[in-house]
Amino acid sequence: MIIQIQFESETPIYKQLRDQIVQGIAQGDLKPEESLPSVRRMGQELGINLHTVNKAYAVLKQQGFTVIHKRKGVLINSLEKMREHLDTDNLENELRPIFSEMICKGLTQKEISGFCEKLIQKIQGGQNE
Amino acid sequence: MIIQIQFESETPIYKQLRDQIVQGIAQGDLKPEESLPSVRRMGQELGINLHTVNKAYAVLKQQGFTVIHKRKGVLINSLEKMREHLDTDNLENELRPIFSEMICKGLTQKEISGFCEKLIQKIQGGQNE
Amino acid sequence: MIIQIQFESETPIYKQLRDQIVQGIAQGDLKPEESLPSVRRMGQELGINLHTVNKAYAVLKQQGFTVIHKRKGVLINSLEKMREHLDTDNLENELRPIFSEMICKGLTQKEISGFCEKLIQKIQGGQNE
Amino acid sequence: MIIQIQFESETPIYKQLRDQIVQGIAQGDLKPEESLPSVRRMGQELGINLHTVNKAYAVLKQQGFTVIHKRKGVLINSLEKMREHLDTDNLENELRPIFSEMICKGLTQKEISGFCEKLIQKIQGGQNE
DNA sequence: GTGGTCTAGACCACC
DNA sequence: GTGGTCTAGACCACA
Repeated sequence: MIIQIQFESETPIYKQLRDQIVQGIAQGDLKPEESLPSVRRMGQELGINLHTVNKAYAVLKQQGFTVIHKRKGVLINSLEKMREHLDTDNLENELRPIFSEMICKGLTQKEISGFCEKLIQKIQGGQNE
Repeated sequence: MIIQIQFESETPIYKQLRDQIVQGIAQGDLKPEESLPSVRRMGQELGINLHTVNKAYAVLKQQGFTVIHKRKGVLINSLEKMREHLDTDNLENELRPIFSEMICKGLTQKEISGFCEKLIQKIQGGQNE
Repeated sequence: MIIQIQFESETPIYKQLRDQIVQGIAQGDLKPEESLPSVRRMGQELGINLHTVNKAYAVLKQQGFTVIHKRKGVLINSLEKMREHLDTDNLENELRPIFSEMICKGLTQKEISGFCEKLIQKIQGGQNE
Repeated sequence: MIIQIQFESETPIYKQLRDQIVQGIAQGDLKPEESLPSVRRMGQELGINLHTVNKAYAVLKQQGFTVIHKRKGVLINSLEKMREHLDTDNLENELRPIFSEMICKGLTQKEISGFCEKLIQKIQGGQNE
């Protein structure tokens, strides 16, 4: 699985890393029980500071995507465990301003739904293997 | 139209303000040609600095939601003008990590679609009057 | 000669008014010895404050485009008088940032020259009568 | 590259700074990928507040002249990216009143063209190194 | 150390 | 009274 950091993006690097790992899980590139590279290696490979990797990993853990295993390092969590961390209120708060913007810009409910469905399929279809 | 700032929130105040105004437009609470309170009054009402309001207004203007009218102050833009600022690439980039998270947490495409549609209706249905 | 004020423009109203009168002279719509409407009438016709018209007129006078005639009001100056107010240093300072921007954005000297010539002809060709 | 702020000038400081940086790019003093001093250093060197520098930098970014690189700070953008921000309508609106003034003051099309060409060469010829 | 955010207080141009 | 500009000083997120 390839991770690409855009240093010129507005979104902080740790967030980019976190997002791409989450997307990797959604796509099935990263499966439960699989392990993530150590903060050191990951930092080296991406050319970023290991503190930044650390922060991304901390967020992932805190949001239930990973667990720390003493010997194996950072592991992708089981799907059940992830499910337990579902927080619809938070998701709603994140989606609301985006949908509001789409409505303002003249998209109808149908168009938005279509847009979303296509995007979801693009994510799920991005599965390797 | 009521605006609520959460001072403990992680999201910057100017962003909260911007988001709620955009939502207000989406809901129809704020209609094209209507005017926003002056930076000073808005700041006073919300208990925040006028510069912070200024920044929110600047973002709204730059994103095409408002225009500065020399005599009438800050006005909600026409729907056509807003439409010209539609940037689907950007919206896709904002939605992707959220949908990825939803997929990880076990929601099916159908559930996500349903979730989104309900949310959109909630926004549009929040119209006063 | 028709003057159009854009209340939503960034440029101040008095500057818009001044610019359009200067352009009117350049186009030949306004000829030496002709008189401008009184500040009152001009303000009324354009729907702007008479102080704003006053400011535009003051600038025009100060830059040599007009003279105040006791009985006839504000008159367009003679071409010779205008010529005396030619200030190439100032013009250069106004043009420099614009040309710099054009160069940055990849326009060649030839393209810029062509662009300018076309614009000048457009101004001179806009003559009525 | 030397930047000179005129504190008595009518044009805002942040605009002066922005203009001179754009001119620096046009002259080739500042090349793509090169970095600008931090807002703090630049402010200190020019004897102005860092927020003022910030505003200049924000404008430059918004107009496509620079990008914020997470590790390297503020960088001059690539020429291609700048080109994408070319807005001829706007440039025309900025040039029109200046050319109108030149015409009024008796300059012929040929003289104006010559004036512009000399100025452009002066800008491009101002290259150091 | 960097840019981003927030506050505060002041002056000015414009209307 | 409006927004725009400038200064000053503080805190924080990010790297």
